[in-house]
Amino acid sequence: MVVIDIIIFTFEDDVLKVLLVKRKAPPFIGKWAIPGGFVRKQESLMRAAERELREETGVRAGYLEQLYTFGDPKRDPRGRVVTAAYFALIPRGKMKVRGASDAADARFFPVRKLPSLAFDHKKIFLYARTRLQNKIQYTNIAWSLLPRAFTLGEIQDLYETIWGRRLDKRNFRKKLFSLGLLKALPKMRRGLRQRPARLYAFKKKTYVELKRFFS
Amino acid sequence: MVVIDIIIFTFEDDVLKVLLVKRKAPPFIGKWAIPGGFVRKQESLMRAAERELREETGVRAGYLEQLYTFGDPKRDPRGRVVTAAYFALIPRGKMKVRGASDAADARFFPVRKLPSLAFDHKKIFLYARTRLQNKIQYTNIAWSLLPRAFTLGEIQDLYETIWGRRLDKRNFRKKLFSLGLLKALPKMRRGLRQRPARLYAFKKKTYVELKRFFS
DNA sequence: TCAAAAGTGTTGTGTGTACACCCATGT
DNA sequence: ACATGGGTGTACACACAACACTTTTGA
Repeated sequence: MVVIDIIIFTFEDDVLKVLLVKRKAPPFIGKWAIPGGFVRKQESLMRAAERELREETGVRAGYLEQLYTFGDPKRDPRGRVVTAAYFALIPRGKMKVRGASDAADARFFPVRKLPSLAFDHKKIFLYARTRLQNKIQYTNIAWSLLPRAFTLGEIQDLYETIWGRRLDKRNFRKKLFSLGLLKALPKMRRGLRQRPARLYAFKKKTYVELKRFFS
Repeated sequence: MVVIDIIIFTFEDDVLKVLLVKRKAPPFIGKWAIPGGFVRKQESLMRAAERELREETGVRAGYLEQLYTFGDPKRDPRGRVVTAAYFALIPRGKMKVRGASDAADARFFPVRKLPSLAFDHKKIFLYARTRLQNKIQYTNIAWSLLPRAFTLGEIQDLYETIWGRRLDKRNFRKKLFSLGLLKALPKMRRGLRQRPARLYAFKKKTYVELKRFFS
């Protein structure tokens, strides 16, 4: 039997979060799990992942890619269930999380404060987090985690959070501008008790692969 | 239904080659295809790939990783067959290719001279080739394609073949030595009508991930 | 003696990295 | 006034890229 699971990341309150659903059907009833479901006949794996993402969050895309396929014969107590895991990136605020049919509840958890997970979902989550950490080094996918307009401080926070280390502000901005993918907006973020920050947006929301992004 | 397919690469006669089997069962009888087979009960996907690799080539490992899972509902005329594709790298000369149970014949084809392939195997092959091209940029997996002892000319030929462009001999060697992974052997490759070349081997056959390997 | 690949250093350029101070706002 | 992040430029180190000639062998 083939199912899909989606690890859905978002970036909110300066932390990386992942969507979990509480299982209301056996096995692992009451445990938190990565959202997923069956693949319908006449539906490709990617379509199934897109559908599941829409059902769970109400959003269309952001970024979605196949992560890895887990097929250990003992990963599901009911018998062999092969899962094609996908991972998705969603900008904050866009989605309206709702529990899907087989979930009593659904919410985002900071990746540093995850509850214990059903099945081998801990392993799947760790695989996804590693992929995200690696991939932001040579692509711009992390930008799918940002809202339309953002400050340079926000994007730097995002990178620092995912990498888990501090970056030099001047070097970060220099590199960012040198890529030529940002446009400055004629607006500032005001209302905080500090100097207003310039807002930026992406020229196009295209996926770019780079030799080396930030190291 | 879940099956696995393995794209097995080797490097021989200065070209990159891939193993294909001729189908002797329907569908696509008589057509060349990427070797693969069913996953047994109580066998993980990776174990199934290892078994299949052994059955097809007689060798144990070299390098083996999961590539991508293809699940288009129309990819197999018999109905939905999801295939977890793996890709493997094998040093030349080690393997004794033999046709497996569902293949009338099996042999290596240069990647530039492939016949037409069954199913969506062309797409799978292209995906594998791209992965190989990308991955040799930041890992040392290509070294699984080389025999125990090799000359610097051979390893450079390998990189030039996979990338499809020429590299500067001095810069290539400088970078290679700077990694500190090679040891010079007290032997030379003789018998060719040219100056003998020093033979080298890897200090250990470990997988190394680098920030940037060759650009 | 000739063809063929082996072997070997230096220099310029670009990119990454380290580093410190003033600015504009809200409270 | 002060706390908070916003915003800005220079100097050094290092890695990559370009480049040409001599050596050793087999035929």
